[in-house]
Amino acid sequence: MNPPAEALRKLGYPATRGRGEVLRILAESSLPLSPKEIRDRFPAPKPDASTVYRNLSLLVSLGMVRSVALHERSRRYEIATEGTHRHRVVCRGCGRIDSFQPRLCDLSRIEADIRVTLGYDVREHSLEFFGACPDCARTETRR
Amino acid sequence: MNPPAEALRKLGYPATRGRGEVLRILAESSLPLSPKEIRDRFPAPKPDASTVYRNLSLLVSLGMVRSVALHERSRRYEIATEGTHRHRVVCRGCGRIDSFQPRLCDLSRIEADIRVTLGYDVREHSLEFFGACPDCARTETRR
DNA sequence: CCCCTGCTTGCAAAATATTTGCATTTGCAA
DNA sequence: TTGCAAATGCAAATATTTTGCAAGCAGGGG
Repeated sequence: MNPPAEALRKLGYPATRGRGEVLRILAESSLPLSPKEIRDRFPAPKPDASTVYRNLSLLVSLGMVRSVALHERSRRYEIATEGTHRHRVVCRGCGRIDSFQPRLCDLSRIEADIRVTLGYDVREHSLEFFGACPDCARTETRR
Repeated sequence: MNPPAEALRKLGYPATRGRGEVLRILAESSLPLSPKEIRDRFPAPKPDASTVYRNLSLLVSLGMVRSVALHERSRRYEIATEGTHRHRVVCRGCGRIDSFQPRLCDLSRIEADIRVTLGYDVREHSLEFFGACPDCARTETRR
């Protein structure tokens, strides 16, 4: 059977339809999705919003899904495939979101610095860029 | 008179009490604050929440305040003093937030990369770190 | 210094986002 | 197939943010 279901059972959590669909939907999306968007992509019958929230929260705590904060009203979620580390570029004009795998994402020096000066054990970071996408940059009045 | 009031008037916006207090409160805080926390720090009479939201939204659009996304339920805001660029470290255990001025924040290569490959005009970025603060790291069971 | 005009505020209410309790259903291991 | 624990749907509670409208304040002109 499918890997995610196995992984869930191994961790002691039943592999339910809700869980499976959330993982599939996120895996198929190139963009992080909001809980609402995730629910919208469920094949009928759509689950209740609370089910989506409960599953997202479980999957995040199991490390199978990550939440992404893009300064919007609601949070977004993405699949946390092993070894994937993605960053986002958000267009302030039209809201378009692109994600990319950084070629060089060397924040280890900053992390080491934090460890030394503040004493934190840093385990994750999130890095997002904001600006104007090609279309919006063209449309804009020159500054 | 005080600089922020001047700046507001110059931009054509009356320097009201709400605006002044929001700026003062954010300037005096070493941490980004939520709208609720900002309202709580107003001297009596406290303004309505909607006033706080409206002022934050104006000040953000004028570039005098920045919003900070820390994967929480509500957004946080910080003063956007010229030349200040801060990053955050958030403790997953107790929620403690520290901010620091990065010694080396050279993301210009990544930004150049984005410009070339995706065509975006990148204007801002936000970078946050997550982990365990000294206290929580000590308390935690060894992994 | 006072008056006008427009922008801002308070208040109430709506819209949106997220969480929770409880009865019922489902997953899955024996 | 059966039973138990955990998940789901549903309804309602919370939390967050936005909006409409009438009344009040800021600040320029007289």
